[in-house]
Amino acid sequence: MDNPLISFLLKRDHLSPRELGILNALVQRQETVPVGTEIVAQGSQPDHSCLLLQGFAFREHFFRKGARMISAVHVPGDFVDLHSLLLGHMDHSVTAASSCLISRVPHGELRRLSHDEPHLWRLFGVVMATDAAISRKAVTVLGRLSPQARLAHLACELYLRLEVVGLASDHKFSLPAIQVDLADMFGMSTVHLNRSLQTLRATGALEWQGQEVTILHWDRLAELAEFDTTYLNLEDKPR
Amino acid sequence: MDNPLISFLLKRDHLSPRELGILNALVQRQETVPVGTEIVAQGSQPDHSCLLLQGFAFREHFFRKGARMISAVHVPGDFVDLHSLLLGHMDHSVTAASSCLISRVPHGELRRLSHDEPHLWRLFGVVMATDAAISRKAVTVLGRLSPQARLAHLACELYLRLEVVGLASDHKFSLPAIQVDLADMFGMSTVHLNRSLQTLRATGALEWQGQEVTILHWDRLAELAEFDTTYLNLEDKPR
DNA sequence: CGCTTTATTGACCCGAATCAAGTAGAGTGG
DNA sequence: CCACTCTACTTGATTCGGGTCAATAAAGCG
Repeated sequence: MDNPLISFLLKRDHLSPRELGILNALVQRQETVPVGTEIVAQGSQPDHSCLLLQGFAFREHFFRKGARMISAVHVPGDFVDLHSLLLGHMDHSVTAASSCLISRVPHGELRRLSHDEPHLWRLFGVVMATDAAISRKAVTVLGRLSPQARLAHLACELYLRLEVVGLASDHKFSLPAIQVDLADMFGMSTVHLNRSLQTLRATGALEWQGQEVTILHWDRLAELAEFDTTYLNLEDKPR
Repeated sequence: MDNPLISFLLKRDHLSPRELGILNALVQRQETVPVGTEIVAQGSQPDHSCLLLQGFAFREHFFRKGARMISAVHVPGDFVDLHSLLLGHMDHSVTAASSCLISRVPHGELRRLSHDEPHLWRLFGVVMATDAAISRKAVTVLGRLSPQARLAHLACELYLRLEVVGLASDHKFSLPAIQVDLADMFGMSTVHLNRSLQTLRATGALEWQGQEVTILHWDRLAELAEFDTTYLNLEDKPR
């Protein structure tokens, strides 16, 4: 079994054999959860952080009137609530968007690591900081891009993030999100999302049928989304 | 001179005398910058992180067509680009919204700290994680709240964040943001922002004239904004 | 094959952008 | 001190994006 967190980190820095060993030890306790499972509950105070090994998950927030907002899409290799180690109660929930394989890492173990493994712990900081950078980007995308551009941006981002963990290649990847989910990622209605998706398809820059996304013209798509990879920190250098 | 970062951290955990000493040493190199200064430049690769001691700053992102998006408001005590230590190039800029007093902390010093001061470094993780939580919240606010509710949410959030560093009390605080800035925080037009602000004022929950914000009815305002303090992690406990 | 979920389309209306103009202060210089 | 100017705020008119409601098509699935 390979460990997508290692792929994530190797893309960004070097790992010593000892660090590799520790990282592999983190995924010993594996667990499979079905679609729709609330992996992390809003308001809870977890004693562990959850590493996503296979499948997709959504970071969700619910409003009083029942509206839902998806503030992040998690892919394999994401430590979906690493911040729960440092913070108190969860301000959001995480839900399995597909069947998922996860590993729950006790906070005690992580805290020990923060004492004994400065470099690895700094890399976990990179994990959190990258997650934060993605959130920041989501704010700007949400605020100032057209619906088509938002979709295009999501496609570009997911392609690169999935490529890192070997789940995207050849300009194709799959995303277990129905149109309601996509609408909730962008704070819009399903009807309008559907129409925006059609407009985007009409540009010919990508195909998007059900879960299968195929990028036909990366350059055009990136142009449309004003996509700039900087925020993903895909740079292998000492951290 | 007091150090607002210490106020920020003391609100969330205990600090040892040694840690207090280190934190005070961080703010020795002070610098005053005038309004409008680009404190941190998008695309740059800083060799230091910038701690805001006095004044306000905006995290900004510019688009091709010239549109601006403000993805965060920074208040005294914020380590505005602590993440630049871990990441590569800046994906956003930070601009002084008022005259600011800042301290630039060399990354070398921070890296040393990450080795020698596990607890303090973990607290710096709390700083980053709180910033990230605020970004996540911004996503949901932007996605699913009405303009009035967004403004109300901003008022609630800033009141609490400023209170921590002694800059808000008695239901009043001031914010050096003109309406164009507010519009750019929410991705809307100035005209519409102006009208939304008037609608909000008409509820009687707050007064907002120029830079002065007075919250008249916290409960009503929080209700309107569906405000929940969880994400600010205002809890004093071992981290 | 029926049933449920998902995707798509149409009609209608409201929210929000844009364009354009006008008002109010604050600062500046004669 | 007053005219001038600049910036911020406010208002009106118009247009268009996007939400809501409602119905229909398609696609899974038991």
